[in-house]
Amino acid sequence: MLDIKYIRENAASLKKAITAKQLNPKIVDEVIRVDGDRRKLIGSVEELRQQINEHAAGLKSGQPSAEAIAKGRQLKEKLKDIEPQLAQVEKAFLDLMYQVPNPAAEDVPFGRDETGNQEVKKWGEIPKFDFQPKTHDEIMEALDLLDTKRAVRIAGNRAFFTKNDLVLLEYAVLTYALKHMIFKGFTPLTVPWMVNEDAMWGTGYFPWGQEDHYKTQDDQSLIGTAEVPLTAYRKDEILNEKDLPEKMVGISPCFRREVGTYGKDTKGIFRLHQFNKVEQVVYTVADEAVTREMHDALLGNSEELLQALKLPYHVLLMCTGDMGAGQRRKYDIETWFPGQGKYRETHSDSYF
RNA sequence: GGAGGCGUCGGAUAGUGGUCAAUUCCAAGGGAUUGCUAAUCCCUGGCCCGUAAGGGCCCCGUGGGUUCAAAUCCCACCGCCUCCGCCA
Repeated sequence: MLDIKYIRENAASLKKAITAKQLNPKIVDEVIRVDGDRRKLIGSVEELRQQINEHAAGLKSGQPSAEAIAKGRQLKEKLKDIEPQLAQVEKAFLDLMYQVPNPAAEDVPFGRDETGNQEVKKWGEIPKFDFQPKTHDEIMEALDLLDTKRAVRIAGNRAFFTKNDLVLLEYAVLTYALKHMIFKGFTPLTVPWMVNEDAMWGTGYFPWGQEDHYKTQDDQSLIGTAEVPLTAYRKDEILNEKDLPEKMVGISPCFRREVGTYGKDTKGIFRLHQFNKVEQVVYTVADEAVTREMHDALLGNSEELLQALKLPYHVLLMCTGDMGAGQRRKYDIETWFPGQGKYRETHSDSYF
């Protein structure tokens, strides 16, 4: 969340940045207007409280007169009148504050949608076949490594069983990635797969991503990524600069409702309600140059894995219109899918 | 599920209605000072008004309540601990 002072002082440039992200810049004026109301009300409430405090302080010694008590009571009544107004305005203010996007970094290319993304790197040779290669899911089903038909019967769309060697292969790849990151000095963590709602807000997944998450009867959310518990890990703590950067690697299942993607990528165990993922998260100083260096380092870590596995990929720098509201800058890595004859997203790397 | 206890400034602690933003010790960061291996002293929560000086409000797990006045009394919730039961 941006500081309201920053918003007030940079309203014009912020609106421009929000427009570039293809979001509605009106939010800036709204938040500034409600902030004005809010501060006015804070003024009246604090003035009344001062009167109440001073009145009470004057009665410290001895038995106060009935008159003095009546006056104190009367002041309290007045306060009860305006305090709820302030509470209401504060709530409206906070709701709006959560909706103010972070501006993209200056070198992020402008674009309306995914067509504006820039390929910044290409690695590996795309394999050539003198036949039409099967898709990976066709191969897996044929070799009895994957069963989606029964999974769907049991668990609905986008469900799957892995079987036999594919079970071991998945764990091998996950372990490989995890060990790679531990080697690089990242602290490995397993994480809670359900988190309290405020972790979703605090990490910027809510309000925007509310539709995309599953909720429990106890108002917790199933995580869509280990990024949430890892980013919230130091919630309510004050960090020492000398302890930074703090590098963490998490491993967890990820749960995603995939609303609004009906019929999209239904084949090829690609867009799933549930999958396992290794996630890098780093806390570093609030310094753009330091953060960007780390951002590139994280990209490099992902690339090393793909290169070690000899998988051809390319790196996209996402344009303003195709990145999240909270993100400053974002890379996607897309890996070559021979059966589909195109690159598909397999990794994502951003800073906030 | 039942019974009980606890929650105070980064950590540990004192504080049972006004003298409390709050005691003491430790840690960390900043500053001052000193030639004897480090020591001593000072400062360090958030917000609102104000160019500033300064003024004010809030902050004792969270939210309500009682009272002229709440860290202190009452209620609810959250968290932690102990015992019993249940489950495995």
